[in-house]
Amino acid sequence: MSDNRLLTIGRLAATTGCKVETIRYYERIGLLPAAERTSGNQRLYDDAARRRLSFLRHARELGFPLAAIRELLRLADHPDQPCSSIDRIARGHLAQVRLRLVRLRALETELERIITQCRGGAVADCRVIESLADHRHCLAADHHPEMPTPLEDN
Amino acid sequence: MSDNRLLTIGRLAATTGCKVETIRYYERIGLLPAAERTSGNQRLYDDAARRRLSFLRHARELGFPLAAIRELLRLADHPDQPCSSIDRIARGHLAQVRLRLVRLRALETELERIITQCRGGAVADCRVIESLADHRHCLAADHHPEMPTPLEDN
DNA sequence: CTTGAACCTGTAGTCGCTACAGCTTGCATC
DNA sequence: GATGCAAGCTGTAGCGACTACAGGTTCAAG
Repeated sequence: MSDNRLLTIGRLAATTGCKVETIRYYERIGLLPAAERTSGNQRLYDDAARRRLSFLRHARELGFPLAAIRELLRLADHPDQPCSSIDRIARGHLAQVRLRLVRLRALETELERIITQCRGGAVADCRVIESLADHRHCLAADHHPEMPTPLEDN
Repeated sequence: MSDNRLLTIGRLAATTGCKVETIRYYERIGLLPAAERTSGNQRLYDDAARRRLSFLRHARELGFPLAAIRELLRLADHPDQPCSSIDRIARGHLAQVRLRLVRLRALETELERIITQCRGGAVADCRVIESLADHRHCLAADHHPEMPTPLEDN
């Protein structure tokens, strides 16, 4: 693939590991510039577009929300600006990751506790059900809005 | 609050830490039975409803998806059934939690690496931006659909 | 030319909520 | 009884980040 070869959306998807539909989605929400089109109205992507999408996907992979990525891309387009904003975004995200880890570890521990108490038999004797029904075993000290604890959204 | 006192939705919300809107949502999707109503069409909840909602919230807090909770509640309503299904649901969930932990730890490490390389200055010299642009630093060995790595959905 | 894959747009759905708008009810106070 | 405000109601839309259609067009291989 030389520098002047343009990619169809399917080829770009294959190259970047990003779904066709997701590429269209990113174009629709403005994270990718509108692509050139063939006379048949099919999108064509140059290498700059491929690089931008790779950046985007990499940032997504690291869990950055799209709003943050939008900002990172904006900053990347302005190489003379100070990178303190980038640093702030990245550090903020790392802090979120760490909070998340704390919560998941607590969750793991609690699930392990519940499961090891399960001795089999009938539901009536089930420690999992009992624990879920037993309010004393809530992870939250009281009922905060940050409950519940989702894993991921896929 | 004695056993025969019925709660309005607001009081139930306060008692269980679950939002009014969420309680209505759970009723709508069938996780909670339709509540009794006053002559003025306001919902009233008995203690059984409070207990069921508490169970539900506790399970949500532990990150069980609603579909799994639906099944857990169904099983809880049948105390004579074997609890192997419950065990399977809980263990499956714990396995997901552990996978999630592995991924978040890797994510934390990668973010730390990127951030500690950031020396300040201009975007043009920014290691964060470079790392995001650099495809060699992807967490995924190749581009799997499980990329990206969201934290949570709130 | 035929065929089937890849492409297009537009819309709706996923998951689990959450936040309105516009209305009614309930209760305390005067 | 009148007033005022909080709490209640239904229905709808939105959030974030996709994802999956339906129904059509284009493209390339045979």
